[in-house]
Amino acid sequence: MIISDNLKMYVKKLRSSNLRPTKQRLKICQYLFDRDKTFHFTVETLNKKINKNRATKVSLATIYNTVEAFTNAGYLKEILTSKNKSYYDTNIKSHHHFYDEGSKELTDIHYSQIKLSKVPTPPKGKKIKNLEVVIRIQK
Amino acid sequence: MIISDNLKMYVKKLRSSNLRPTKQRLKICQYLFDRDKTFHFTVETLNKKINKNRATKVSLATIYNTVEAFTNAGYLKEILTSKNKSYYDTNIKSHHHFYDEGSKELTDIHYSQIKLSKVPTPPKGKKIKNLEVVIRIQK
DNA sequence: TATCTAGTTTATAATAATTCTAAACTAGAA
DNA sequence: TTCTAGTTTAGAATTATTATAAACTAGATA
Repeated sequence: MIISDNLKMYVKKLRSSNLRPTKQRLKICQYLFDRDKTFHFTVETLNKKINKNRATKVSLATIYNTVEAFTNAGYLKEILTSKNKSYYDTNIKSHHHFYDEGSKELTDIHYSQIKLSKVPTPPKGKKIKNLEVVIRIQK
Repeated sequence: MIISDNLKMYVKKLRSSNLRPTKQRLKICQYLFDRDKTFHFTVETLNKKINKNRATKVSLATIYNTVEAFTNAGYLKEILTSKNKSYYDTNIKSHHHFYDEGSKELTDIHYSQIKLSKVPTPPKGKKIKNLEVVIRIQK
């Protein structure tokens, strides 16, 4: 496997989260992070892309494990939906989403596009970890 | 079965949505709407409550069907979470939620507690149907 | 470089939530 | 009272995810 600059970066990233840089994880990194635009996906769609050309195969279990590890490490963000499937986003910056009820597609909304002038205080002893807005749209 | 005023109301509600007022649907109505506070639930929790005392039994399939029908009719609102389970809310008014990552509990936030001073324009040809804020909290 | 071990991957089984199916039942119109 | 479309039901099927345990491997250490 050719170790590109990106791959070196991924190795660093993984090590800093105590994840061994295995060839499977690096391959998944390429599919997730070697992109211009941010990427919304489910384990199912990611699995299809990675294993379409059956050069090197990554098992479904590994994809589940890795996506979970990346989410815990903060490299991926889980998206809120009402569907019984987990959606992830490579854009981990604070941002929001349009959810199109017709096409069932998610689109990013840059955080600067939404401004809140009033936010409630959290219950006693709790801190706000994150705030997400989902705007459902339709025709 | 004693037809209370509430039940008469439910019959009206159901008819206006072209749902026959069967005894199962009316029973589910009582569990959902005969309350002071709004109620967050999953099909699992609702099923347990309804079938705890095995006086009259309602099948799981009917609970699924009815919850879906009520959601389509606008009597229930599906809640966005990142868990692979459907959550519903009897509060169909526009409002928001705290999601406690520790206890995994949802709490309502009254719509007046959050104010947005800037909202993006939806993509061409699309209208905003609904806007929801989820604030994730933790210790 | 060879050895060792904890971490990782894998195929497969298990589980959990939901949807499907088709037979039996029922509301309510005629 | 009869009839029919809508409804309910138990159980099977499907789908997403998690668990299992055996085989493999990264990389530390001798």
